[in-house]
Amino acid sequence: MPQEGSSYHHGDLRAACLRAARELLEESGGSGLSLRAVARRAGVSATAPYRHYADRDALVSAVAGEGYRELAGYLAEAHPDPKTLDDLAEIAAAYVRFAVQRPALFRVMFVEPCDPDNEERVQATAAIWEYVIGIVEEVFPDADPDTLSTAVWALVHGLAFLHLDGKLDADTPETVDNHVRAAVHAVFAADSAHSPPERGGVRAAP
Amino acid sequence: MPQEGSSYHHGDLRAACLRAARELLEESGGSGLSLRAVARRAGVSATAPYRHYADRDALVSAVAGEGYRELAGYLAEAHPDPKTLDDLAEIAAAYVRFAVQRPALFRVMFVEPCDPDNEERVQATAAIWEYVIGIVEEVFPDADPDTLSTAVWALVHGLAFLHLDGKLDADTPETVDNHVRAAVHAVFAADSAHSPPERGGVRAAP
DNA sequence: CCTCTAATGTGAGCGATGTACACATATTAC
DNA sequence: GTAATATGTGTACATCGCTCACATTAGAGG
Repeated sequence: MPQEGSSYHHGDLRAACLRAARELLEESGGSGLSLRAVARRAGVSATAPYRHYADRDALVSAVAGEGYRELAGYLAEAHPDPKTLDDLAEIAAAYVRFAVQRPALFRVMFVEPCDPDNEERVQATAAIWEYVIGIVEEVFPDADPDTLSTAVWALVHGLAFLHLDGKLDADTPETVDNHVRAAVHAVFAADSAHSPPERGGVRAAP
Repeated sequence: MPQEGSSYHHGDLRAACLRAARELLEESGGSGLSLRAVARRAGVSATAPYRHYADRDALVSAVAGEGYRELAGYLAEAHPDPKTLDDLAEIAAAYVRFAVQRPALFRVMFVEPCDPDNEERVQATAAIWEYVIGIVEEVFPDADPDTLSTAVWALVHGLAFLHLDGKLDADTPETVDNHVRAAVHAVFAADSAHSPPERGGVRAAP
């Protein structure tokens, strides 16, 4: 069922599938992303996408890959060279904003178990990891980078999911931003009642 | 297709479906949880479960509800009356352990968008929320409970997901526990380079 | 320019799923 | 004991992922 004055062959079905998948994701959520729907939207038979993607998972992973690259760009744009807690909070806000604005994409990126065989996924995760470590080393020069990076990523990631799941108010982007900034500052300013942190270093677990 | 010397009616199909769903979840992950598979395992026709659950989502929500109650019990068991940062870290470790030991269940509980119409889900979320606030008020008496509770829950929740997704080492339960404890302590001990936190209070975002 | 091969798209078809519907059977209330 | 109600069965349909045999085309080698 060709549509234009055009051809049996599509030209760039691979890219067209990706685009269609992204659109379906935004319109109908993750469950609406079926290979057949993608094919329909690309104006192509149901099985044509299999020439470019081994199976549904492969398409989804490709979409996730795009998402990772976009996320990286979005964060870098939020602050090119973070050095202070405020800068970190700004990037955290951007991370959560990204998730809230593209909920289905974000879920695709992070919700499914990360297939260790998928090179793109593994590499993307590693890139985020490096990025976070870099920031943490700048902002917390005296801390153990690995441990604190884990914690920082977890904090931000958790904030994203709680907002995503409607467990937290997310009326306006500004509200979200303010909540995230407040949460980040609250954690690093908190002083526990019975186990006061030592200043200037990481305290080991007992 | 009755199986025993028994009856057309099952007796307690509702509970049997729940049990079957839990088993399938552990055995085959979230994608293996189909209504038809549940029906098969319960030894009943494909459409019988519809007498007890409006649709697949309803069954899944019921499973999630069980999960919430179990999680609450598990955390309470980890520490009945948390008062210090160490206690908090212990509960955090329990939270992550719960997630890692029942990955599919945990995903069911938290991954899908929280349907605001589902009373059980909303109530369960609220309960967790209250629980976290209670702990935070004990451990950080000087902080703003709402903001810091958000942050603490996000931190722990994020740690759970990062471990779940294989983004962090999770060789043994002990390893996980130690990582979580270290992360919690690291956050609350961290001292930023350029924005030193004020002691004894929450610092507002600028 | 022509041909032949490899790349790409088509169509029918299989097994599985969620769910609606009409029907069968057992439990319970009177 | 009978009628109403709750519960389970069977059939059916649309959709889905995926396989396979076949059709069409683009592009390389002559």
